[in-house]
Amino acid sequence: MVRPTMEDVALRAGVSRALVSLVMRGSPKVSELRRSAVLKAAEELGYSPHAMARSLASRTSTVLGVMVSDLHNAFFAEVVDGIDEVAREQGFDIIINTGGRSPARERRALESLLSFRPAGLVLLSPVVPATAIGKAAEQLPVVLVARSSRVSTVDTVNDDGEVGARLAVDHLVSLGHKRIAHLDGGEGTQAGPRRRGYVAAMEAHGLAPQVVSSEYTDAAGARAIRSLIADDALPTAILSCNDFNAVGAISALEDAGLCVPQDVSVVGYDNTSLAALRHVSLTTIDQPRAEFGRLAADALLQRVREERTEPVRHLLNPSLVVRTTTAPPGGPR
Amino acid sequence: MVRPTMEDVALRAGVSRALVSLVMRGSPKVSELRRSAVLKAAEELGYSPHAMARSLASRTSTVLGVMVSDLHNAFFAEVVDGIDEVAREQGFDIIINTGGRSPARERRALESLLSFRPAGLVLLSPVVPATAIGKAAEQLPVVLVARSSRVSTVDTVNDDGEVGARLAVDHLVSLGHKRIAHLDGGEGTQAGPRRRGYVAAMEAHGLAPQVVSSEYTDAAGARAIRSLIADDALPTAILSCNDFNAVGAISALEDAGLCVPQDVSVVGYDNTSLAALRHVSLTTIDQPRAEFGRLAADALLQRVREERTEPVRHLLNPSLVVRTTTAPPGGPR
DNA sequence: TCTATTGGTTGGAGCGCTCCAATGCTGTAA
DNA sequence: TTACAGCATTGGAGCGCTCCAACCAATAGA
Repeated sequence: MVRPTMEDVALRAGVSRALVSLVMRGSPKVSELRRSAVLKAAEELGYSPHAMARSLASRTSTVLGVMVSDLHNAFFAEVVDGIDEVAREQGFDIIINTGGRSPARERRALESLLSFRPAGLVLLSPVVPATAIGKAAEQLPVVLVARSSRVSTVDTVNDDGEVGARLAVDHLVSLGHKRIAHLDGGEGTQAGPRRRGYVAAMEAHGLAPQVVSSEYTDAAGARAIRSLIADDALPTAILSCNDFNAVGAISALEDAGLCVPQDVSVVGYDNTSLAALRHVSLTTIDQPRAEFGRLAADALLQRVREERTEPVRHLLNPSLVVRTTTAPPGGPR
Repeated sequence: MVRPTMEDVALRAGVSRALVSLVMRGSPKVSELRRSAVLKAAEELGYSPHAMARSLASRTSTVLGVMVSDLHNAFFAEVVDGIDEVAREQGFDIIINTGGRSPARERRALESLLSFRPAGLVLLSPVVPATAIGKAAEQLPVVLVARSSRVSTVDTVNDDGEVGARLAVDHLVSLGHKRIAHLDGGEGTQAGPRRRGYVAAMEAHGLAPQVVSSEYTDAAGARAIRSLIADDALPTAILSCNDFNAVGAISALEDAGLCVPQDVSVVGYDNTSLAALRHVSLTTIDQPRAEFGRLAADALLQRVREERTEPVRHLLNPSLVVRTTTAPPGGPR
């Protein structure tokens, strides 16, 4: 249970501790003879460098901290993939922590991450107050994903929800729909831009917006549909605030004896793995998630290397994924 | 960008560095006067202890490393919740890393985690070879979740897949089914026990097992159903190897004009969030995921505190969750 | 009065490493 | 031969912290 140290390797290889350090860092100024002796000794002892001692001594770190607000959401997993890819390319490791969507837990996760003195921090859709983010940003470079900020030391990567909503509306309009309702995400992240994009797109087409208050869950989507039916206000097409909501909406429509897409078309948002299931096959708006991660890592590493001090604000374009829940109104031709 | 050290706090509070250290660790042998002075100074400077320096000096760690084989799978998120809960209770933090189901990436993630010298390691369904796990276990306590091991220094936490499969078969038999097929998980984790449990339960009921080769995806589930239909070998009930497979199976059945559960009953496995969607409402087998995490953390912390040297092998009982994809054979009564 | 005892406080050593100035050792030019 | 590069190699200081023995009142006991 006790790991060998550099000293042990040096002793075994018959060289100094400093020489072992050079070999471990791949320095070119070591003779081939010593290098192989050191590597052999390290191998035999099962030695690997102590990252903490290293970063303590060098006052640098090759670790990026990633705070995932919700591990349950596969959205973040793909962003992490993107971060990981870029980080690894550039010789950095990542450590992840999660806040479980609770500000208190998230704050603690942040503290924990900071206590490792990583080179930088990526916060995925954090729910902590902006002041906490600002404080962290005083200590190290910080990038926010799926959350905006006006702090000049913080970079951000977001999708353009207005564009996404417009894509969906344009698609439905091109199919011939005129009555298109939006099941709104309420207080949820990014619900605002999506709603604004929907309203703007409707008005641009000369159509009357119909915003129905809802939430990011399948139960809420179903509830919204039931209330629309009860009010006799069901449109020919629905733009849900996200995929879960859309699936709930579809099931409520089917419960009411309506067919999707023949009677009502439904569009989701996020293109989660759920949407791709053949059983669901949801037309939806895709966000370039891995790209989010890559851009976030790139931005962070630029700051880490002090190549840039001006903030960047990435706003990525989502895209439309047409599956089988949308069709022209009035049944199949 | 430069964080204050203990020295800075000591200077500002007019005490020694050692005294600050005592305060930071909540030692009782500090006068109230000094304690408040130190805390005030720390607050003013925005000081928080450097976890790495601390663990280096104390040769202990309050960090548990968690390797998640696949961040995309919400199964692990719930296990992590359980780990996090117990760890936090006992004053430990967790850092997560992911291997993305690739042995090479996972190995690297393991290395990275080890380089922080955590107090212990939880591996969630790792795909690295057993030797790599054994090597890690020489350096620190290791607990395996959703993977078994015979190494005596490694604790394991698993669900009893045989019991789960039997629960499903018993449920279907009690509904009156006699022809029940199992869509097999092939090489997938835990596919073996599930298959064995299915076969044993069928034989216990005096029924003929029908194992159909498949995989843990919805496409595979659909394929398996189509081949059963093509062979005119469709049973009255299906036990899928997991929920994804079950959803694929359902959609293929519906495509073929069959109704679930009137014509064919379907049972999944895992009780993912997918199964709970009203649109899916899948009868399935639930694993106590958070309990996995809690037990894993408990076992690990026992080893960390050297309270135990004998391995523990937790085998948890899954439970049946009846939703709407199962019914007596031959349509509704 | 003097010595123990106790509780609070401190300086110094050291955790495993990096960094740097200094050292030794070639080989080459004068 | 001496001088001087040029290069590989080394010891020591120090990163921010913990731990420990030592220390210093202040009080208690004899």
